[in-house]
Amino acid sequence: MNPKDTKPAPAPASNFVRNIVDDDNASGKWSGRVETRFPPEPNGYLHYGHAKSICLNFGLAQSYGGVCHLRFDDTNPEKEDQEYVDAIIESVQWLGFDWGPHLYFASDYFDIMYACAVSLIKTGKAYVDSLSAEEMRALRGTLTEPGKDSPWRKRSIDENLDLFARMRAGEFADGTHVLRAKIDMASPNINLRDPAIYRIRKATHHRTGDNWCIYPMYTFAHPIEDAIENITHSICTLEFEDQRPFYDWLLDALASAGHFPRPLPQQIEFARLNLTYVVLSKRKLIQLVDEGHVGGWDDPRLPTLIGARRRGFTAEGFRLFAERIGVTKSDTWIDMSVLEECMREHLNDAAERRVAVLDPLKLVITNYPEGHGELCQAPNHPLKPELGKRDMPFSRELWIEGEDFMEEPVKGFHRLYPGNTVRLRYGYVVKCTGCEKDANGKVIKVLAEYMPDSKSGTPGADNYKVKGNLHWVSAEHGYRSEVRLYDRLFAHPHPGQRREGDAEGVERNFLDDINPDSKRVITAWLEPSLRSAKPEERFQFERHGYFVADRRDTRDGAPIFNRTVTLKDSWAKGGK
RNA sequence: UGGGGAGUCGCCAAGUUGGUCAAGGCACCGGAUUUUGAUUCCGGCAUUCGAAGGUUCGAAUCCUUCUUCCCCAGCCA
Repeated sequence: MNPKDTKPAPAPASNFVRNIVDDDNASGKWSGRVETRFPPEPNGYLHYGHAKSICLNFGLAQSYGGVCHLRFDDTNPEKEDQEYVDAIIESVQWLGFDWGPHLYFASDYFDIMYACAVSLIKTGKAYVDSLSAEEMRALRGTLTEPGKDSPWRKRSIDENLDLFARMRAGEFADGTHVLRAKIDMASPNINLRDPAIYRIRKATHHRTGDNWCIYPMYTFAHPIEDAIENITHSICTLEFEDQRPFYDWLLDALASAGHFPRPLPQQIEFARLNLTYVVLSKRKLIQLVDEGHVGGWDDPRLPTLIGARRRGFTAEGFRLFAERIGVTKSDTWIDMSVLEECMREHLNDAAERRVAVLDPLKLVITNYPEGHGELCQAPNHPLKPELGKRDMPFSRELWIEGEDFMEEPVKGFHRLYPGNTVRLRYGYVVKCTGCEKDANGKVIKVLAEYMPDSKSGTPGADNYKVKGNLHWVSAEHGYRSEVRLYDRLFAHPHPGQRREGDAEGVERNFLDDINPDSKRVITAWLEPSLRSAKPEERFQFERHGYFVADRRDTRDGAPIFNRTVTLKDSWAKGGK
């Protein structure tokens, strides 16, 4: 990272996870070591919710001088794929995190896991059950009734050892046997009613091929992965809270059998991200892509990290967001505007300014000589003069924004209207003298006269006091180009959720709440210098918002811009 | 009706050895700067901590009861 971009890191906010780490450091539990991990399953693309987890895990390790592993939890061969591994690696890197040499795969631990399972059998803590999935479910009991022991629960250790070896050897068909932890079928915590820890799955794994036909369950695999990697704080989301007793039970059993040293890693649960105006469930995201409601997994409107990148969102913005929303155990809803504001905050600092007219209306400076032209100088960043200036050609005919002219102004409007004076940003002050309309009464041309002694940067320019300040592009010098105006994917904060006023019993579908205007493709007039924009280069189009040159569709000399987020606009919001 | 969690300002969120501590951020409302109605800056913004009792000189922080919301019955993660 460029040192110039490195801001002093803000003091990390206090949160319950940091408190745990602080306590551990104070007691010397880990001798000051902090080792976390981000453990995605490679069965899909990362989304905004993962960004929170990534920032938490990597950020925590970073701020305590520890390390964070990137570990693929690839224990289910039927759903996982190398394609996702690659995409996940790219996204985590894009977010700005580095795992150094600590890239791991659960599948690399299959031998150890198998040994752990055998060890459990030997100590009487696991057994092979030969019930069908349905039968097992029937004996599991319910939330309020205890379960019943499987008839196979009393098998001898030798028989279990033999059966498990034959499961591994491929002697049995999928689903005929399963290895279960032997805990307590009457436990009020259903996760402790002899959870399955190994199942037969004759599937080809994307990394281990056909080496295995039995695969460990997450419940069993995850604690072992943590222990193998010497993870100190194993951070996961709230829904695994009920799983923690098993996590501790397993590791304690294995540590007692000499597989792992103590202290054992500690599982800590935090609330996953809930964001308004999007959906983050894997199922719904898949549906949006599969049914063509968006253009693909990297559609800028999709809350995936690859989508965010194309949208022009920044890693810095995400990190700021993660810091801003905090880490707790209470599940809350963060408004999309918070994320958007974080992006604006970073972009305001990072993006150079340019000019684009999105809804062009012709402005003719009637007292400006025809065929004449000159250059105006526009700063690349108002707060960073060191970024220099660029030339913007000025001429008699310009494009201005349609909404910047009103023949009959509403109160408070201080842009262009007959008789009013405004400044053409970085150029001249002009006075509106009228307009021309087509047969339908639509304004097609605005007329104005300029003040020759008002040019920005020249001695007397500041003598003119105007309230309006409009952007413009020379009709002769600017160029037309496709620009995509993205907005929120959904028009309602909680897509698909029933709303006040809904009739009793009506069900809403989240697809019905898709914002029909979430993507608008327009042809805008851009200032000449924009032609050379490179893919992923970001700008603020003054008075409009932040835009990024699309990383996929931008060609040399012909960037296509995506709107990342608009600028705040107190006038459009109701003005004063 | 079983078990596990969570309820502090519109949205997040500090604070949990009880004592001027109800931080901070976002949003919002004023006002100042401003060649982006942007940014920046200044000021305002919870006698109250899900509710009701109780303990105490004193409680968001301790006790009791009640209440609302979330998660768990995959050989998914």
